[in-house]
Amino acid sequence: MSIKRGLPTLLVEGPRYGAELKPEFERRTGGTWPLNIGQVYTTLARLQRDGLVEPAGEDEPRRPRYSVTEHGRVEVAAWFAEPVRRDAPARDELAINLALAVSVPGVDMRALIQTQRAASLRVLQDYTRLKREPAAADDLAWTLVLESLLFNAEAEIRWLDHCEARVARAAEDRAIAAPEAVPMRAGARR
Amino acid sequence: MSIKRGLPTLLVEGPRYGAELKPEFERRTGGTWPLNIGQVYTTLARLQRDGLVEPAGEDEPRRPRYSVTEHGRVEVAAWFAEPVRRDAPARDELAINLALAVSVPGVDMRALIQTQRAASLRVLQDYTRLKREPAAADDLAWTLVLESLLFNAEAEIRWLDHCEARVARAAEDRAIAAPEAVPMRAGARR
DNA sequence: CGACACATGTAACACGTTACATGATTTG
DNA sequence: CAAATCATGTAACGTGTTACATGTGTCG
Repeated sequence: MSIKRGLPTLLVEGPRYGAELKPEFERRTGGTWPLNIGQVYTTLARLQRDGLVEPAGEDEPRRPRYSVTEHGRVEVAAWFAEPVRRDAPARDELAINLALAVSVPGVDMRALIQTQRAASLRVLQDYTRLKREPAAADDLAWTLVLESLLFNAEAEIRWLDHCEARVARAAEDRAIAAPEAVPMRAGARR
Repeated sequence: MSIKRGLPTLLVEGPRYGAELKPEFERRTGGTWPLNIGQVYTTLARLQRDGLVEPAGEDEPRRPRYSVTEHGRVEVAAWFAEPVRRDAPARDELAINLALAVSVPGVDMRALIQTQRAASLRVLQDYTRLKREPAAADDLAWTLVLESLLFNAEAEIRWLDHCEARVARAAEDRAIAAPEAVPMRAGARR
């Protein structure tokens, strides 16, 4: 959806060639999400099929320049007016990874969480470093995107810390509930 | 990747039919991410092709039961040993939506952010309510998944609040830098 | 038996990536 | 001119969804 609506959004400011849309989209989002040039053309073809964009009048031969249609403007306006992803959240591979790991015997949860935490911390530090660079201060859009990534990375690390505490406590509870797992004097119950 | 590795992970505990894997996967993740049954079969076919799973010995006619291969066990172990998504973050439609909106004339950023905030707040409240239900306390995996969703929703709302402040400040800065936009006495510069 | 439900599987499509093909333009 | 580059487009594949088809068992 990001690209399906992002490309018409860029065309609202005027007709563009496919090759112009890729760097423009990336610039507006701070280069965080590199855009596949092949996907630009296939998406434009689908958008034209669906009536959101259309080839603009003859300008250069063999280079179709696209402009947004009235229907496209309506769709872009709707994209800004309606909240995104109200419904089911996207599958989070990290959460699924941890959730399945806790019930598989032989997985060292502490090591798993620490490995993930180190990776997430590196990502967070990368973003923090990026934010210090002067280029970030200029562009409001890029600032917002970068801070979204920062907030998400911070939440992920807090969650991992939370998981570690939870898992440790669950292990203690299991040790208490199943005392046969710890050394005991002979004659103890069970 | 979640399903491509999640299904072999479930098979580590023993052979299963395709129809058993869907509810099992959903139960382990608290029903947060409903799994398409069609995808279970296509994924199992690909996993068999790639040597991660194989049909277990003849049990019931016309119902292939799958078990994980040695290669599959290695892949599952690697999934738990290596951190997920170290590289580029997934495209965040909400962040892209806002980033593009700030540079399109005529978009009411304040209304946009408030609409999104209300939707995110509803999601957060849904998760908070779910957490109070007794079913959540039992299952450690489900608890971790739910808290992941909670942490992410909270981060999203904090980010939206942050965006609102940023956008408001940027609007003020623009008003100061371009005073012709506000009523001025005749004869003022430009 | 007929209706229904269920498990399995496939087809069609959307969306995303990588790689390659084609034609035009630039450049040595 | 020949080579390199660029813009455009397509093909193949992975992953995900929806819908349909097929066979099997159950139940009234």
